[in-house]
Amino acid sequence: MITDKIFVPVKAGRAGEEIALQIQAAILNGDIVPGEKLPSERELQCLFKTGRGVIREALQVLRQKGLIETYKGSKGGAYIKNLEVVNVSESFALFLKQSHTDPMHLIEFRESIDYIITDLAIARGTADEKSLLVRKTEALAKAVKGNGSSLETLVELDKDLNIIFAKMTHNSIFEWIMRAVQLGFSSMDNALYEDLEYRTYAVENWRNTAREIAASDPIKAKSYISYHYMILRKKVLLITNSSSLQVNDNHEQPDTDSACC
Amino acid sequence: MITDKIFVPVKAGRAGEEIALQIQAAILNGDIVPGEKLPSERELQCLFKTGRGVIREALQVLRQKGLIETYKGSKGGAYIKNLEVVNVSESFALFLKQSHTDPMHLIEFRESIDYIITDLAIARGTADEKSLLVRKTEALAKAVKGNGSSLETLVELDKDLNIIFAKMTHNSIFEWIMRAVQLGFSSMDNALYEDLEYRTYAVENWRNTAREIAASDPIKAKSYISYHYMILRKKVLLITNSSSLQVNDNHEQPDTDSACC
DNA sequence: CCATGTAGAATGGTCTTACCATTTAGGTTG
DNA sequence: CAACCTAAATGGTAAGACCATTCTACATGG
Repeated sequence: MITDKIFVPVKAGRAGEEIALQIQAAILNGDIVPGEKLPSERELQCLFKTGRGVIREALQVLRQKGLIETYKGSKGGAYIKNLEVVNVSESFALFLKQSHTDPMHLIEFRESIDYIITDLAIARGTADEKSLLVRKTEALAKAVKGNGSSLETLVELDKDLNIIFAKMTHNSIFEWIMRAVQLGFSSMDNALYEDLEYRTYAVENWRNTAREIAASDPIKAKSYISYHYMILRKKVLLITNSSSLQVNDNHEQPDTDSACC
Repeated sequence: MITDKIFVPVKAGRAGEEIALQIQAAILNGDIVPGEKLPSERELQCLFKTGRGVIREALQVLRQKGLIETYKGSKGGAYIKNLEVVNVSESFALFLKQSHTDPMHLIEFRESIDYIITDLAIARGTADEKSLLVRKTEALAKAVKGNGSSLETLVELDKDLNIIFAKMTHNSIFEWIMRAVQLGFSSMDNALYEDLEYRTYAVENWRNTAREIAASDPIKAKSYISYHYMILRKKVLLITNSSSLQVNDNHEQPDTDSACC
């Protein structure tokens, strides 16, 4: 549980963030371990000598960072979570969206990463992993040929394949970066897979790539990947998005400090 | 400003996050552009038909994501920000810290990225950029030889150098990834630079690398980088960290719904 | 006329109190 | 013993008040 001296009261103009930082530091420092429960909001309110609203803002920050999970009811509260790659990936995707990064830049990055992963996957991937990769590509190919699968299912299979691929490096950073890139790509992936010609070709190319990886032939594997990105670039050039924006104005003039409605 | 129909009331068990998502969508969608101001908390409270606390939690999330900045006083409020790479980098660093990623994995990743950047920097970097890189490395070398500079200054110069290097790819994703990796590395970089032997060697190696990049010789440049990471791995093996963790317990039993103190 | 100061409004930040919904634990009753 | 019910703990929401900060606009005095 929580020792007295871990947290100190605070009164700055940004108490919530300050408190969030203190708790975060306690988590990163190992003073609170995953699975453990934070004191209830009403207790934290006393520990930090502050109002409950401030505590809730702090917990909201931690929740958003993926550091804690909260449950309602008796025995509820904020539990320390094992940080998942998905959070930082989302952050990355958000950045890509808001900064209007050139899709071609993302493709270039993804291609570069794929080459690195290929080498590492061949060098470090176990026989089981390699055969799994091959089997998954064949499953995807079958799913594409038999038209029974939905588009979402196919895209999902493709993503899984990439994750498995990245996991073969036995370096979690590559797995994370792969998830992040895919999140940034997600809008495009759906559009691409709608094209029948593209998806039949793509899965075939995946099969070839997986086979060469299983055969530990980095040159041929990377050659297939190179071809894949050439096609990808062509297709992406055909997909253009446009967005709209509107602004306006309307105000009221309330008398009290309370809400205006 | 903000049109009426952008936001819809909400009443779920997680109203704050729902509201944050709505506003975030409006931002990413272009309905609200950077520099523009959100309605005041008391107005939002009416638009969403909810309490002010919920609104504040939502804004806290957006603030934490780096999407808005808030100011106090008249004409204060929440202003839409241009998302900076620093936010996603911090998210990445947080993940590295909390997941106890093997430093060797981070080094491996960084080395891979460096090779890619080298090729791109040589291919795309302008003559000006290349000469700037060389000059900066020489400035760093001078700063290391003349013992007048503090350790922090040297580390900072080294980081700047890496950012300049990444910028030469003319692909902002590499710049971002470089910042992220450096944040994850920061604790180690300081320790490494404390070693006189390491820093004299490191800056000399940087000079050589920069020179080869300026000379557009990727083979030699990557050879220097390879050597650098060999040394780096050796040094990092000598740096070991240990952390402590303590737990405890103490509770009170208040009677009312209010705070316990 | 201009500079200076002052009052007020707008706004974020905080605190308090209250109530609701959910969940668990424990007791009660058939 | 099982089913049910009640109470306590806890997060989620709401409303109202007050403070500190900041800007605007008006008044005041030179």
